[in-house]
Amino acid sequence: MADTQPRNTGAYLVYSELKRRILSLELKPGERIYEPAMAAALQVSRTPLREAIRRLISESLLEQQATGGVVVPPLDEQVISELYDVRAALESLMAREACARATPADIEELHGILERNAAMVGFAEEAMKYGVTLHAAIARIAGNSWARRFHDQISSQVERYRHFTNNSPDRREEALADHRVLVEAIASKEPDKAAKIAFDHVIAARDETLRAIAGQGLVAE
Amino acid sequence: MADTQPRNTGAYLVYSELKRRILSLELKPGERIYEPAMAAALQVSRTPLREAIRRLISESLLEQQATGGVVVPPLDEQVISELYDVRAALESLMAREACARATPADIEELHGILERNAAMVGFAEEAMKYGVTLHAAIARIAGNSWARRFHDQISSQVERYRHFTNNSPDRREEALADHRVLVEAIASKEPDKAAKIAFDHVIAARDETLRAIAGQGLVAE
DNA sequence: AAATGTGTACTTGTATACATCTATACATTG
DNA sequence: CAATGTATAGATGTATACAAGTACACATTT
Repeated sequence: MADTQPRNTGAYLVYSELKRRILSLELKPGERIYEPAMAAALQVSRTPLREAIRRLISESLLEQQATGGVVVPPLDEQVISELYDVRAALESLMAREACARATPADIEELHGILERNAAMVGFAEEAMKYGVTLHAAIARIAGNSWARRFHDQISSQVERYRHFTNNSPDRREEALADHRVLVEAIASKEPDKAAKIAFDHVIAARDETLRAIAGQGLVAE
Repeated sequence: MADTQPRNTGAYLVYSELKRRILSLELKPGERIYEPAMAAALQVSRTPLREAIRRLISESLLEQQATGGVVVPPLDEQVISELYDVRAALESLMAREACARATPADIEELHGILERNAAMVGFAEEAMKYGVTLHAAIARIAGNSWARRFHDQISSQVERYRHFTNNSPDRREEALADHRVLVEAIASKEPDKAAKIAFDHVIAARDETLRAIAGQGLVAE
C-alpha cells in the first residue's frame, strides 16, 4: 500500500496473500503467526515472509507482542468507531479539495458514477461498489496523496469489520441521497458545504455500522 | 512508530538511527542508500538493516524505486502543502473529539500549558515546544489512536521541511492567540467551533511555511 | 499443595552464503 | 558516429545456518 509501484518480488506476493487472508478473516483475529509454519505453508523461506510480516505490522494488519510473537489484531468496537471518525475527517478534506480542483470533465464523471449508483441502488453489492468508485473518484480529483494513502489504510482496516455489517436498502437510499448532494456541492464549488456533507455522511455510516455490530457482537478473541 | 512497544532489537536501533539521519537531513533528499555500505557503516549485517529500511519505506521516510534501489525522498513544495492539509483535517477532528471527552482536569492541564506557552512566546524554540505539547495534550484527550498515529507520521514528514522555515515573533503571537481561543472552545464544549479553529490554525501555519520556503527555495535534488 | 527453580523444545533475531537482477562501460555493427 | 549488444562489477532478493531468547513442563523445595 505504501509502494507506489508494487514490484514482482516474493515478499510482495506473500504480503498480498497474508493481507488477503487477514482481511477475509481467514486468519482469525487473535490468532498467532508462527514463522516456520507459515513459511512452509507458503513455500518460501522465512526471509521474505518476515519482510511481509513487518510491513503488515507497520500497517497494523498484524500486531507485534511485547514478548516477540506476532498476532492478528483482535476486533474492537472502540477501534471501528475511531476508524470511521478519521475516515470522516479525510473524506471531508478530500471533498473540500475536490471543489477547488474539479474540472468540468471531472464533474461529468462524478455525475456518471452517480447515475450508475442510482441504477444499482436495489443491489447491495453493486451499490456498494459504485459508492466506493465515487469516493475513489473524489479522492483522485482532490489530488492529495497523503489523504488518499491514509484513507486506503483506513479502508483496509474497516474491511475486517465489514463481515459483520448488513447494509439495508433504506441505508443505501440514504447514502445515495448523500452522494447526490455531495456531488452537487462539489459541482457548484462550495467547499464548506461539501466538507460538511462528506463528514456527516461518514458519521452516519459509522453509527449504522455500530448498530449492526452491537446487534450481532464481534467474534470472541 | 507503528509499534506501540518498541522492542530492544538491533533492527529497531537501526530504524531509529536512520530515521534520525533522514529527519535531520544528514541523509540528503535524493540520496541513494546502498545496503552493503550502510550495513558496514552501522556495523550490523544486512538483515536487520533491511528490516529497518522496509519499515522506513512503509512510512515514506524512504522510497523504493521501481528498479529496486532505495532513496531518501526528495523535498517537494506540493507535498508539504498536502501534509499540512491532512494535518489540518486530523487536528480539527481531534479538537472536535476533545470537546466530547475533556474532563475538568484535562481543561486545567490545557490552561497550564497555555500559560507556559504564553510565557515563552519570546523564545522560538520554547514557544514551539509548548505548541507541540498543547497539540499532544489535545490528541491524548481526544483519545483517537488512529488520528494520533497518522498525525505522528505527518509530523515526521514535516520535520524534514522545518529546516527551511523561520517562525517569526509575529507568527508566534498569532499562534498563541489561536491556541487561546481553541482551548476556550474545548473548555466550553463547542465542537464545531473548536474544529474550525484548529483547521484554520493549521492552514495558516501551512501558508506561512509555504511563504518561507518560496522565499528560500528547497535543496536541489 | 503452592511456589520456585530448571531444563528442554521451540521461536524469534541475526549473520552469512548464494542466486538473481541491474547498470555501466566497452565493443560491435549499421 | 549513433545505436545496439554484451560482459562484468556490483547491487538487491532469498535461503540457510547459527545465536539468543521465551515458554512450558516437570521436578524440587518449603
